[in-house]
Amino acid sequence: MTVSRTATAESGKARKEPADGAIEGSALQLGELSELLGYSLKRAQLRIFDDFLRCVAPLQLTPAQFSVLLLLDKNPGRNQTEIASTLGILRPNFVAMLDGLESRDLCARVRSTNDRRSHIVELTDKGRAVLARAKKLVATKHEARLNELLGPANRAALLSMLTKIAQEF
Amino acid sequence: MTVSRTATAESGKARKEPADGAIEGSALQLGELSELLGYSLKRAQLRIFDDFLRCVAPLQLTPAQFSVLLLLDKNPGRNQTEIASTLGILRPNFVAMLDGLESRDLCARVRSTNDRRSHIVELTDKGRAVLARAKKLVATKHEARLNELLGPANRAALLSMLTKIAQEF
DNA sequence: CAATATTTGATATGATGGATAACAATTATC
DNA sequence: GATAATTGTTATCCATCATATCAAATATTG
Repeated sequence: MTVSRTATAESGKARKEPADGAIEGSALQLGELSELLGYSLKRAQLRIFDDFLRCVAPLQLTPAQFSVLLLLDKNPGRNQTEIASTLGILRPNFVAMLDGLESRDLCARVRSTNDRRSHIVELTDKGRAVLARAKKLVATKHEARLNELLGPANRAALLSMLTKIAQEF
Repeated sequence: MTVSRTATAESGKARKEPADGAIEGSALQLGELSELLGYSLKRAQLRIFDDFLRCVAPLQLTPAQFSVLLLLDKNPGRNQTEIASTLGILRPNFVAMLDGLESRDLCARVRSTNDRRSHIVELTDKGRAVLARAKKLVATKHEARLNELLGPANRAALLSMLTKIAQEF
C-alpha cells in the first residue's frame, strides 16, 4: 500500500491560504482510503509489529524469530525446509535467519540420521529459556494491551476473521 | 513475523517414520502461533495485498500507487511532503514513487507559486481515468469478494477494529 | 545395479521497501 | 541581513523477498 512506520510531518505550523482550492493547514482527507480494508490492515500490522518489538526488546527477538522458536518448540525433529515453509519463508532466506539464531545458541542444526541431506533444527536449552521469557513478555505486555484496547470478545472476533482471510481468501 | 507469500512445500509425499518423537508426514503444529494476533494480521495482509494486485493487474497499480492516486484526488493542491507523510512514506522514498507515476502521466509535479520550494502534485486526466477504473475494479472484484467471505457486518467490524489499532494502539 | 531425477541446505544475486545523512534552493525567523 | 528551517532530491544502507544454481544425498526407474 504505502503505509510506512510514521514518516512524521505536519508538526502543526502556521499556514497561509494558497488561493487555490485546497484547505491549507488542515490534515489531508483520507477519503475512500479509510474504507479500504487493505490500508487499515497494513497500518494495523505495522503498529502491532512495532509494539511487539518494543515489548520483546529485552530479548532482542523479532516477530519472525519468535515465530521460529515457537514452531521449533511445538515441532521437534523437523528439518529446515519444513519449518521454513510452514512460516512462509523461502528456504534460501531461512538459512541466514537460522544462522542468526544458531549463533546466539538459541537453536542448533543436527544432521538427520535418516536423511543425511537434512538438518533437524532443535531448540537449545537457552532457546527454550528465551522462548519462555518471550512468551511471558508477549502475553503480559503485548497481547494484554490489545485485550485492553479491544476487549476479549472483539479480540477473538478479530483473530477469527484474520485467520479466515488468511486461509480462505 | 515471517509470513512470506507462500513458499510452498509439503507437496504431499510419502514419508517414513523417523523413530524420534515427531509425527512425520503431517503438517506442523502452529501451536500458540495461531493465537498470536500479529501473525494472523501479517498473513491476512499478504493475502489481501496479493488479491488487490490480482484485481488491479490490468491497470498495473500497486496498493501504494493506488493510495497515492486516491489521496491526490481527494486533496488537490498539496505538495509532495504532505502527500507522502499522510501515507507514511518518507520524503526521500516518495521521489522515486512519484517519478514512476509521473512517467506514466498519471500525475504531475507543478511548482507552487506561493512557495517555490514545493511541488504541488496533481492528478492528470489520465490519472483520474485510471483511478476511476481502479476504484471500480477494487470495489467489484476485491472488496466484493471480501464482503462475500465475511459478510457486510463482520467486514465493518473488522475495519473498525483495524482502524482502532492503527490509531490508538 | 546403474542412470536419472528429486530433495536438501546453501550461495549468489537481484528487486523492493524502508531509513538516514547530506545538499542546493528557497523561505522563515531573528 | 545573518541564521535557521523547509522542500525536493540524491546517495546509501539495511532488511525482506524472490529466483537460479550447486553439491551432496536420496529416490526413482529402467
